[in-house]
Amino acid sequence: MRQSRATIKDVAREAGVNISTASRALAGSYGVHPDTRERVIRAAERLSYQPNSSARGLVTGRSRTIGLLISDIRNPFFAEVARGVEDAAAGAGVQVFLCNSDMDAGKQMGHFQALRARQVDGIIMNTVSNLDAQQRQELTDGGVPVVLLNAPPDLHAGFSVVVCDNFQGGFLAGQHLLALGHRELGHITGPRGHGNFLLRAQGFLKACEAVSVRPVVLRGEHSFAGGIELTRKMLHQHPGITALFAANDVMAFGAIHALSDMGRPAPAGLSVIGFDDVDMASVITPGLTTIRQPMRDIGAAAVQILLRESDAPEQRMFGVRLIERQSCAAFVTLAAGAGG
Amino acid sequence: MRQSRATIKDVAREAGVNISTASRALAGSYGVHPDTRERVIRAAERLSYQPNSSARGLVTGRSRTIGLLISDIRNPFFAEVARGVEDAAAGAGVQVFLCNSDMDAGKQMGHFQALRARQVDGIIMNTVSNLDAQQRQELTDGGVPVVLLNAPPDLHAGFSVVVCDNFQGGFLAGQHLLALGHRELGHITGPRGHGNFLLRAQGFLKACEAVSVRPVVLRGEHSFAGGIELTRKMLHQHPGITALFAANDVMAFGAIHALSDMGRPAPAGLSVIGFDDVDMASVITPGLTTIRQPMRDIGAAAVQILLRESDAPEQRMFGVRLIERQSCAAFVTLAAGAGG
DNA sequence: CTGAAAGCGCTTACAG
DNA sequence: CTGAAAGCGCTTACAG
Repeated sequence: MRQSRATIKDVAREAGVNISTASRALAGSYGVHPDTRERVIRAAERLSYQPNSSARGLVTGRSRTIGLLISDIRNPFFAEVARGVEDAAAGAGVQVFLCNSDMDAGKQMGHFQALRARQVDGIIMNTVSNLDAQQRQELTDGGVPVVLLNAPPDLHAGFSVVVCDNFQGGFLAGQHLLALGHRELGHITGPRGHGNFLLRAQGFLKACEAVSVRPVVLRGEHSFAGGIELTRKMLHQHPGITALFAANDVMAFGAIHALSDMGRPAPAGLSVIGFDDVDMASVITPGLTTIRQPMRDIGAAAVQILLRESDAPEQRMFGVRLIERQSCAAFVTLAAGAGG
Repeated sequence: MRQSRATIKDVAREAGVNISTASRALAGSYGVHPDTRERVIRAAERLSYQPNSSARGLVTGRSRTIGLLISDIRNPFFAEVARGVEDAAAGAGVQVFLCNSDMDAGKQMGHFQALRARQVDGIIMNTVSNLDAQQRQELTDGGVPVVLLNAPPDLHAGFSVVVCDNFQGGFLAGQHLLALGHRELGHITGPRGHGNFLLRAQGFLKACEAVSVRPVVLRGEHSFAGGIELTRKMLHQHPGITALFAANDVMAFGAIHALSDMGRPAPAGLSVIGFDDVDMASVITPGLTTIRQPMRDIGAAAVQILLRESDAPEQRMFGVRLIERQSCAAFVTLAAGAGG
């Protein structure tokens, strides 16, 4: 007993006007007598009329939907961004499609094509770095605006980008650890090719260079499991390390977990700093010192770009700041000055 | 330079057939000569044809989309469910709209209407308990199948439901705490009206009754912040409590955080058990002992129900099990036997 | 200010 | 097996 919905035809009949008049009245466009307009709106309410989005989309070519194509919504960073995206979209009357790619190029392209078939007005993707040149070409040729949450290899490839100041974030992380007196530093990060991670590492190295410190960098999965694995490896290969910069909070959680397992709990056993400032960062023990980026603002900004009139790609960058909690401690042994 | 997409007309011309033939060939429906069919498919590939979903939706009345309307995707429980939903949906070629309601009745109804206008084939909602009778009526009258992730007040209201065995989960939690020797128990949970929380509490009380223990129950927000607040309140009002059952993991995280703040870290200061077994449960220190429910399976089952042919409401329940980690310890003082 | 008409891109009876 | 036609529910020039 699927109730059949009222169409604009019903509304027009109820209001005693032609459907084109009804359409204009409902659209609020001028050129309709206030009284008629009122009558139509009343009729629509009485019938609890809801315009059929498919029909509208078919004629306008715009669907008032956007796609959010990320690696995994379970990553709290993406959950925050998604929340920002959804709130901004809902405020503008657009709905968002959620797609998880697991960073698999095939899944990513599949979702892209599906979203394109749905005539989405734009797509927010976390990255494009795992795609080959031809696939990237497909994206830019698809006719749907794309905004990336990760600076692509070629900034001029036609994508919009919304990021935080990753370089500065890495720099702040390095500075903080150095200011605490640490000189043997480690950095665990995601695979090559991710613009955000690359910049974080570069900022970090830059801070270290200033005092002639050369940190050890290890790459792997940028997940909780990856954080555990890389931390183990790091301490195994470089037992002298006293402080660790994890490229994101989830990896930092892994690090903290691994350290606790190894009987070297942070911060006494090792100082750990993360990146993102995800909710859980203040929840775990010890509280995670980290670089905060405005995740919800980033999501909202991506939506704004998609909803603009212009199609011209735009790059936007947000500032970051250090949030001090308990996972980093000062370096306090006799060897303190040795590295400098 | 938005590239215009190939339509079925282009494909038909390219293949030298009528568009109706092209449509049938692409749909794979019989009544098309294999050769023609082949020709059409080739043509479609050459033009990288993507059927326009709006057009298709307009004529079929089905959109191959579903809505996922939850309180907040940042709650890791929902993120897990969402992942299960999205994977199952993607496998069936359907896309999912993500909507956050913050449990606000207005937002919830607004999203519902918007999804309905989009002709979604179904909606997965976490709960309906904050809606009044009229609003609920709107949902059932909307003509779109709804599956709930939370048993509604009236099981026969026409909704499908997918849940875990909440009562049994609560029972297991109680049993575990009692088996460890605890007799002064507390339970912190969400607001009244949530079927899941209610059942968890009932199961918990049932286990306690068996040994004539009467736990203290405190209600509040079922969030991290709520967990902190309720834990503080609990220890303030009932300092004798030695073990705590939090109605979900996020609240349990709050409890653990609060305890650490108060200088009574779990499990020595207080035993804490949660519900869900979210990823982070194994990450935090101490590892959270909790009741595991199959969140991804729940999401997938909800999609299955929506994608069936039949419209008949269906109730499905998944089993739960206890996951022991480090947040619960045996009760070990001279007063141990006092409560029994 | 309002109406009649065309058309968006499909699918689906209906003929042949 | 294939084609011509109608129609899904809207919007939008185009007349009046």
